[in-house]
Amino acid sequence: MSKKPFYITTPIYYPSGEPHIGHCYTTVACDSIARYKRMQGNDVMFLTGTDEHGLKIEQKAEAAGVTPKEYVDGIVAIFKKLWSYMNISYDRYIRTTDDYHVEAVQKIFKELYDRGYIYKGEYSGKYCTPCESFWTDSQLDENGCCPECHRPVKFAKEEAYFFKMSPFADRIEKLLLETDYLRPKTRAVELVNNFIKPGLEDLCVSRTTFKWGIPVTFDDKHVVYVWIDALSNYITALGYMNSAHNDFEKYWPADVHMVAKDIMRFHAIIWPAMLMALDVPLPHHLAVHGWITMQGKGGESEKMSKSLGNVVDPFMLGERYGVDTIRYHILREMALGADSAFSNEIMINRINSDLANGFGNLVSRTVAMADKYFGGTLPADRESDALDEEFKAKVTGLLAEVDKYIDETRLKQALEAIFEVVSRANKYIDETEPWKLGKDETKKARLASVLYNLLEAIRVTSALLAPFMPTTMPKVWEQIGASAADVEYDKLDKFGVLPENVTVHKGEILFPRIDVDKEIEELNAILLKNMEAAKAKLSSEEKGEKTEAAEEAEIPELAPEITIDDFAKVEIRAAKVLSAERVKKSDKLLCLQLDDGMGGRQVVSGIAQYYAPEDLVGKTIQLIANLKPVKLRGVESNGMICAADTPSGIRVIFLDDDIPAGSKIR
RNA sequence: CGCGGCGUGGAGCAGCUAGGUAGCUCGUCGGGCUCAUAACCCGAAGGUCGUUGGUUCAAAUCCAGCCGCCGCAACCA
Repeated sequence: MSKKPFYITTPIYYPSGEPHIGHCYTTVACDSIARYKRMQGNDVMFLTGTDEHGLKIEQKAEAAGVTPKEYVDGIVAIFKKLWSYMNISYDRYIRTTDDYHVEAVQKIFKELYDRGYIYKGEYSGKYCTPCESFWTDSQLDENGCCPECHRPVKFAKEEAYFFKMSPFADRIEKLLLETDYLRPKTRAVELVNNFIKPGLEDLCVSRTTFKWGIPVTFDDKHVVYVWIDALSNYITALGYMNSAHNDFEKYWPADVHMVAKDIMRFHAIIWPAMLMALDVPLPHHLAVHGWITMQGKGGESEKMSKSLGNVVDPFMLGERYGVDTIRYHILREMALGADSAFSNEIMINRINSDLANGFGNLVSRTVAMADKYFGGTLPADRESDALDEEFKAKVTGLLAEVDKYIDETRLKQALEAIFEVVSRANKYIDETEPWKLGKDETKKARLASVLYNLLEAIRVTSALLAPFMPTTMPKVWEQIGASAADVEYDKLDKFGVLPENVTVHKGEILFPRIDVDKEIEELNAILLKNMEAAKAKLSSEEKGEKTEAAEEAEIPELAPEITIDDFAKVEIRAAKVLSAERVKKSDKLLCLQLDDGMGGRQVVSGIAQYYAPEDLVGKTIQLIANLKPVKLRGVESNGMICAADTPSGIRVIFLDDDIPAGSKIR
């Protein structure tokens, strides 16, 4: 019987910065599934890679004074080092800068064009010259202005290529609602309501605003934008429309695409649409998982972010606790769809209770007893007991259960099931009281049975844990005297595989118990240091000093030069805030009543997330006084107040309160 | 009235689709054991299942309203 192919992918990551534990999340999960599937005898293709084009990379490289390719080469090396460190067994690594991918994307683009799904279009009045950016209708502000610089946009003479999404709307809706493509399915309705029912907009799939991308072959002003470039990696890596590989027929369609929830939408809607347009079969499953959130001291969760300095460094954790331990923790906490909190305390408690106290100690005590009572080698005499049957059944039934969870990509449940058996084994020791048997010469046969049964339970559980913790489990097999053949997949639902006279070998402690208080103290010290460093970096950035790795604090490019006459068109006045209130049904808007020295006016400002109404009342601010009025969320706004964009949010510019309302500012 | 989800002992969660003893992990307390990594096993305490009302012999579970969180979308003159 030929091996069944199994194809699993991570997203291709964007190498605009170094990888962190969030990247490990998806990748470790895929790796465990890939290893499990290999153990089952499948012919597995596990793909990961990096998405290396785009404006941001271009800018980063320029800031660093290197070419984009040199820049990504550096980061990709770190990604690969991390994957090697985390024991990620990917079979193929795709870089969107690889020649074969570039070539294939160009062909795909052309193919879609030839099929009539990509057409050359124009924006009508939706191009912002200073920003050199196109905007779709929904991106434009209510004034029809550029959402970034808020200057008027022009009617388009600029061209761009678009991908027609609408022909596929019905099929995508069915895919999401009526199949089990999306896992978990809870968000299907949300996707359909938000994106499909309002009508799928055609997607802009080329850019002329940056050069670091794959050129459109038949129109070299354009480069292919991220959608087609990045998403198609899943098929180009198999040789679709290229000759670097030729296993597309074998592996496609993919069994599992695993992604984090922030890129679910692209994989749930755009990717299927592309495949439909190409007449390529759809992948079987899209498994969506949540984010790791950092749990603060008060228990509130905050997103990990480099500018906050609370990013968890996987290398550091690996050094302290071991790679397998980190892998275990990630998978054990991970649930499809939902976020999972990461805190040092949760992690250490989990390690202690499951790995050290549960599994590690089970191995340790079992091997120690075999050693102590039989000099390491079990005698062949046996005496069974009715008690054993239920225990054996529990062990031999585990495989089917874990298989099922793996197929459903529910790794957390798979691990739970395994540890249930570990617990059962610890209980079995109490029930059988081997230390008493050991003191009674007439009970040696019974003792041998008990220890053998325990070793068998360890054989099965450790073999099933091996895909999750690939480094540690071979050490377990060494300790319990299991050969490679003993832990093969087809022997995991059987009892009595180890030789009757098996010999154990006492070894190192597998998972050392961690001193919780001491570790937390040390980790918090590290965290604090990082946060202070991040803070210091941030404030230096605010002063305008560029630091090398200004992660989320890009200093925006300077707008084109203007004349004093241009500037004179803008009328800035001092104004006093008389009252402020939130605009209802809006997260970001505050409605301010101002004394502008000219009879007063109302201004709406998007600062509600950073200022409470009472923070502003009585303050003196700068008002752009001659802006054309607009309605925001149905509330009229006559002007704009000046504020600075900082990495930590928007900061209103306050004036000295003795400046009279209405004073002209220049 | 934009869309969707959630609210269960100290913490994190399951149970809800097909109403009928409220369960799991961690933590706390008490006990047992000693083979083992101060590990293991047993027991106990602790819950008006957000709130109000409805349907029903019976509701954590179904229905409606309300309150509070979260996500998506919108919004950032």
